[in-house]
Order: sequence, then C-alpha cells, then structure tokens
Amino acid sequence: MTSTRPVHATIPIVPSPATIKAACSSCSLQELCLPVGLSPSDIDRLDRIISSRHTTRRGSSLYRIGDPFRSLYAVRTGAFKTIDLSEDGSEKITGFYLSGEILGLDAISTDRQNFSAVALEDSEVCVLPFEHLEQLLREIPTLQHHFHKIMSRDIMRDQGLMLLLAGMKADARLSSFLIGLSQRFANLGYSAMRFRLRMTREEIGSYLGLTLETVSRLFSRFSAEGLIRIDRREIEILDFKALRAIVEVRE
Amino acid sequence: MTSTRPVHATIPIVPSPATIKAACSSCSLQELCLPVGLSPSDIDRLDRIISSRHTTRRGSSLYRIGDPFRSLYAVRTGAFKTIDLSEDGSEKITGFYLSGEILGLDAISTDRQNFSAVALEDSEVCVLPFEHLEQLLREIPTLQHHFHKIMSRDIMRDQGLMLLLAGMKADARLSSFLIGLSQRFANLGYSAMRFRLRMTREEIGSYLGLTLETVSRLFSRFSAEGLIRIDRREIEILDFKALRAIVEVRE
DNA sequence: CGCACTATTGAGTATAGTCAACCGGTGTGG
DNA sequence: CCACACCGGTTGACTATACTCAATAGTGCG
Repeated sequence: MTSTRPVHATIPIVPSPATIKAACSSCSLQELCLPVGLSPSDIDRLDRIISSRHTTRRGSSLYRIGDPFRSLYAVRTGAFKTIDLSEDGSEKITGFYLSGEILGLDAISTDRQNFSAVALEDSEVCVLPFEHLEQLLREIPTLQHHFHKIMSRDIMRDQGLMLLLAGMKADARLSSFLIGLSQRFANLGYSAMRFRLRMTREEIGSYLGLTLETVSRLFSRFSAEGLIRIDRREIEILDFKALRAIVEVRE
Repeated sequence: MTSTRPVHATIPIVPSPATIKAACSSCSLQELCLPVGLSPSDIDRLDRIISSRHTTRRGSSLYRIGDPFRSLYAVRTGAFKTIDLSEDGSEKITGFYLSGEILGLDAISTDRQNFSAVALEDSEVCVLPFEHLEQLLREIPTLQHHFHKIMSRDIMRDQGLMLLLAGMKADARLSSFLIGLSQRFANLGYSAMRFRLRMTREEIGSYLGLTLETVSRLFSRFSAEGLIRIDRREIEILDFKALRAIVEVRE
C-alpha cells in the first residue's frame, strides 16, 4: 500500500523515516495535539514518555473491546473509526478520528477498552502510556490544563453529536457531518472545500443513525441541488452556506 | 431512606443545617463524588478548596450559556438538567444530573458555559473552583486519577447516549432511559424499582430525541403490558427483565 | 375558583427504513 | 488475460415508525 498510494497519505510529515524515535519535537501536529503551548524543554519531557509509535494497517485494529487500558493514542497519520459491536455481529460507529486527535479517553474510567479502534487507512499513532502521562501532568501545569481541555473537548463533541442525533432530520445530520469534516481538514491545513471521505456510506450512516441508502440518496440530492459535487469518495463542497442553512432549519 | 421522608427529598443528608461550611468530610456522597478513595487528611485538603455551597431553586439556573467558566459543580441534593437553547427559543436537553454528579466539565474546553443548568427541584451544589482543583490534582495523585475517571465516565456516558440515539427505536430508548435512572437511584441508595421522575414527558422526549406524545404513549403501552406502573411522575418497574429485553432487541 | 401546565389519546401524514434490483470498479483465480 | 465474484454505491417501490395537529382531561398553584 505504501508506494503507489496517492491522495491517501494524510499528513505533511517531516520526511525522515529513519528517525522514528523523535516525536513531538519534530511533529507537524505540535500545535494541534498534546504539546500545545509547551516550552521546548517541556516538549522534550513529553517526548521521553512517548514510548513508541505504532503503525496500523487499513482495516486492522489498534485495540479491541476488552483490551486492558494502559495507553492513550494520538493519531499521527491516517484515520480511525471506533466501533461498538453488539453480540449479533452488527457494529455501530461511535467516532471518527483524524490526525492530532486522541483515542482511548473513554477507557480511563473502565480500565478496559470499551470500543474497538479500526484504521480506515494505513495509519500511525503515538503511544502515550497513561501512568507516565499522569505523572507528567502533575509536573507541568500547562500540559495538565491542556489535557483537561482535550478531555473536555471530547465531551463537547459528543454532546454536539447527541444534539444532532436527537434533534435533526437526516439531511441536517449529513450536512452537519460534512461541515464538521471540512473544519477538521481545514485545521490540518488541507482544503476545507475538497477532500476525500475516509469512510463508506454505511459507516457514515452508522455514525449518524441513518441507513446507507438514506446517506446515498442525500448525497445524490445535495449533488442535484448543486450543494456538492461527489464522485465516489471525493467530495467538493460547492455551496457551504446552503449546507449551513440546512442545519440551521432544524437546530 | 429514613422513614417519614417522602421519596422526594433526595439525599440521606447529615441533618445539621447549621454547619453548612463542612463539606466532603461530612458528606454522605463521599463514596460517589470526588473524594472517592482519599485519605481523611486529603479529604480535608479538598474541603478547604470547596469555597462554598450554593442553593438553586427549582426552575432557576445554576449557570447560563456564555457565563465565564471558573468552577465545576458537584450536585449535593436535588437534580439538574442542562439545556442547549437555539435562537428560535426551543430548548434541547443534553443531560440530567443527580446527586454526586459533576456539572460543567464541558466548559473546561471553552472557558465559557456551553449550556445552561436548570434545577429540576430545589437543589444544592458544592462549588469547586477549577484552578484550585487543578492545583490539588497535581498534589494528590489519587484525586487526579479519580478526576480523570470522572471525566472519562462522562465521555462514556455520552457515547452510550449516542449509541442509543443513533441505533434504537423509541421504545428501546425509553426503556434504556428508565434502566439508567433506576441504576443511578440504586447507586444513591434508593429503590431501583420505584422512584419519582424529576422531569416532564417533554423533557424526557427532548433528551431522547422523541416528542412528548411518543413518550406518553410508550408509558401507556409499557403500563398496559405490565412492565411498569406509572402515576403522574411516580414510576414503579414491575418487569425489569422485559425492559432489558426491549433494549437488547435493537442493540 | 380558575388558569396554566402537564399529560393522554386519536387521526392523518411524512420521513426514513426495508427489501430488492442493478451498476461499476477492483481484485482474484483459472 | 479474461471471467467472475465481491464490495460499495445508487435507485426504486413499499411500509412502518414516529411526528404533527388537535381535542380533552387531570393537577396544582396563585
């Protein structure tokens, strides 16, 4: 998957595959990830506790439900989904994670993973041993506060999704989803108007509480109305304001 | 549940209205709230940062959207709802909070309140100045870890609600809601089988993404099927297993 | 006592789900 | 290399679930 891969490769990485040991201090996600606001020397200390990086191939799991919780994972490149699978085999998607986002925060409360994390494309994460991290949080107030903000942001994000699921019609959900993705890509330095969906219609549907057919129909409708252009998973937003308007209606 | 007190009054409080200054060390929620696992001397230190308690009358706000964030609030007695109000005036409920639960965690990320917290009955909270709390977390690892667990639990709880909203039919949502309430009351030492709803049908509907009519109809149906007995807001669960079964179907 | 709020119930309807057929691209094995 | 199978996606027809609108009744507070 490595050489031929085109659009896929997710991040403007510092191109030094040799020095995989160097972490935050050389990472382009410094301003988005854990190190936000830290002094160089504190970033060094953070670097030291990041035991390793880990590569996960598309379709395989970073961790599975029930695994003991020891570490958080910061997505470096690629994308993940977290899934909750019920006994009957059907899976529900609880979240999508892009570069700079932290996986595993829900597991702190249970000491075990509550969901499985599956890579949507070849991905790389930084492993953050939680015990060491807590130690460091006690020593670096800035880091501590930022970490609390990250957890808090997760709570906010979930509450936003709850509002979406509880109160919006299908078209508003999808529209809101696209707007959210657009913003996240923009934050990463990519185009807000044109990007590649990392997930299938079915996965989007699962996340938004819709069927894949409804998602597909809505993409077609948005496309017919000139709001977006979509070809397979390449999507271009043509009328951002109109998308927003759809959300506002039923906010 | 001492005896004469109607199901209403929420907590087996130490009955000393004089010493309102004493906090965690004399609070019956010690085992459920922030102090979990702390030594008496550490509880004392926690006590010292809890600047005050605050009473909120039924129907009035503990805080409002946009208020600057300075403190978290631990519910001591009573119950709250948090609401998101859109410009058109309609409000959506994002959560219900009972004794021992912490309000305001989402505001850490934004430095402002994202929702309003309204008391569902006369209630009392302990005010936890966040800056002091962070200081204390740095000094007491046990407290730090427990605080992270509390935030993590909030994330879990939200994810659970997301799964509910995204994947369950109306009857499963309501059933799941009742089971959840039952467990929370049981944790507080009340009957799991018989309790008083603190909220209206409309509020339940708003929380679960349903209309008040649907909630009402479902209560009637559950009642007709012998799963519950309900009179106004007093509810008795007659067939817990059947309620569980409704949830399992569409899990 | 009366008004406002909360709840119940009914009738008709709209939105999204289900079931199903079909298409195009991709990858695999003969 | 081609045929075939499979996966992801699109579209259509029908249906069920929950929403909307509306009428009515019971509670509780001033």
